[in-house]
Amino acid sequence: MQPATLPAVPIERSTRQRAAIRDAIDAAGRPLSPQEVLASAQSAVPGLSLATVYRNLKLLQSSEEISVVTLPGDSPRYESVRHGHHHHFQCLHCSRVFDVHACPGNLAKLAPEGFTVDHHELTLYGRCAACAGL
Amino acid sequence: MQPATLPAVPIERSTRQRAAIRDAIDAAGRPLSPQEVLASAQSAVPGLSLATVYRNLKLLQSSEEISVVTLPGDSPRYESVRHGHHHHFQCLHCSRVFDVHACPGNLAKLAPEGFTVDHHELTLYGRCAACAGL
DNA sequence: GTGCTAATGCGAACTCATTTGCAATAGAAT
DNA sequence: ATTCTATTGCAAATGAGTTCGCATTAGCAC
Repeated sequence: MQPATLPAVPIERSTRQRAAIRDAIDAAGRPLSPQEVLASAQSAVPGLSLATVYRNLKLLQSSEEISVVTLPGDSPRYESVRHGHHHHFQCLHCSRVFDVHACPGNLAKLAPEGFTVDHHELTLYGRCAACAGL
Repeated sequence: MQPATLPAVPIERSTRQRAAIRDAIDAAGRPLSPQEVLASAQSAVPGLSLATVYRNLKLLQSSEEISVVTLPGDSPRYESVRHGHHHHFQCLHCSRVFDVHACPGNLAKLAPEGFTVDHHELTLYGRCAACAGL
């Protein structure tokens, strides 16, 4: 489901905005929505606009620095590519998404006869540590 | 993630349209998008409109006959509630979604410390039997 | 059959995330 | 410093999915 057509275009210039967006995502440790990226990066670049966030999210994908995470029923989030294969946990209370660096593995056998499994996505739902008592 | 606010309103009348929509979903054996429901139910009720499909999808959810399935990056699909706990497989070629009546189970232990797991969603991606050779 | 009103079909309207046009700004090579 | 143009901010535009207004149709109780 990864777009195979993005032609790894090199980024031309380095700007304060782009640095702030990249830093926000690198520092997060969890996938951020465009809005979350905006909010986070605006502490470094107050005038930052959402359009610029979107433009850079696209560029950073092209240069393979970040990847898209789509959870069921939610709009895309973005995270640093260097996280490798992992899954996600969404808090039912605060809606934030966290990385889960564990995997049940060996899921190919769950598919029906004649089906071949290429990859999988797993999302856990519950309470994050911060929202456990709320 | 189920909307807790839908007030299980009873359905007042039975109409050809509603029957066709219900039948389409019951017969499918896999989650259908509103468009797929429309297409399928239109063979029974040619004049059926998409607005009516949406209205009935909402009603049938309220009366707990169908449930929503949201796969990552896709708009909602609908299936009969009587399927019980299961997961889904989406074909990378035809994009159709199939039920997977198997579950790795015991996923609570995958979550980080201090997190509690309420439920989970698993989606497998690959080739369905029909698209295996294409 | 009559009456009441839920349900329908149609098209317009809405929502929300994302994209784009454009003039102004600012990297970076000279 | 100058020049070239990638990048930005803003606001308007887009697009897909879904909802709504309203006149008409059709269940169903009587």
